[in-house]
Amino acid sequence: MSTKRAAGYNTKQREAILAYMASLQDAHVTAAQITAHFARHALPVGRTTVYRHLDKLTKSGAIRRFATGSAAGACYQYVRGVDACHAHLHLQCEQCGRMQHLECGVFGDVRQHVYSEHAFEVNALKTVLYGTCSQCLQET
Amino acid sequence: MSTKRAAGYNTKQREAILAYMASLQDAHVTAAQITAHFARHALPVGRTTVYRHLDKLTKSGAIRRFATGSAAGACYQYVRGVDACHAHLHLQCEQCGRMQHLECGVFGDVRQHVYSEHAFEVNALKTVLYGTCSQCLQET
DNA sequence: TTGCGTGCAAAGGTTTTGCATGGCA
DNA sequence: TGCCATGCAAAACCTTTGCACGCAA
Repeated sequence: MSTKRAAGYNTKQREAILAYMASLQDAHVTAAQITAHFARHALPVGRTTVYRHLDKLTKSGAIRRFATGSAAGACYQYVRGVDACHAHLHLQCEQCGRMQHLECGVFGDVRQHVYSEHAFEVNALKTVLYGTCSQCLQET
Repeated sequence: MSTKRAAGYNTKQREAILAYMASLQDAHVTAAQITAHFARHALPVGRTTVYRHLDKLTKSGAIRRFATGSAAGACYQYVRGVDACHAHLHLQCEQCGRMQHLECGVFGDVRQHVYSEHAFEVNALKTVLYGTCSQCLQET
């Protein structure tokens, strides 16, 4: 099942964006952060190109896209191997917008339960648990 | 634990927006569609007020917000039975788009675990598990 | 050479904010 | 009366598009 398709030309910009995303491991970044990163390092990668590659990479499955909600912009994350992020869920704080990984076996149980008892197969890649993170809980 | 808080003044605009959302049942609409609806019916409800109430209603749990990701804007959906939906999660099928309630005690355990072990308080009203429902699984 | 890739600028859209007025309690 | 709610306009924001030039194949 290859969603890889013809990737088009292999340009410096494409390599740079993919390499940067990969270097972030599991961190989530916005398009603006990516653009800022390249500007900071004096690399010739414009906004437009960032958006266009983000779109292509999302469609091909190389990265994942998270909608944040307000006018704050979307978050993107590199996908390590197919199974890497299949095994855990993601948490996003509604206050500060930061995302974190739920590196925990709990989801495996939940997934199994929902599948066997409720006949529903959860897609961990797209599912995000919303709530309030520890920092924002304290500031209340 | 009531997220209901002081609802502020009870104005015509507030009533109109809530009534309209309720009349849509489970359908989801964008802020622009709501504004257009009131304009079409010559009701005095401005853009700004729509956004402000959408924000308040989302926070109080009366409606739910879905982020789309692109520059298309967010979608909002009325929540029937505010208190009832605090106790369980929602599942949405990526294939057919239908939503169902996860009437099950499992979520209580998950919520407790995430809170005590990961210091993150999950908001059940906003969280949706994406995946594939039983019907669509069979059709594959 | 061909055609996609790039980037600047400008447009398009949604969402937020400032400020004066109006209305609920 | 006090304070919140409203709405217009304008700002701020992310994202997309038009167009000319550059570069991979």
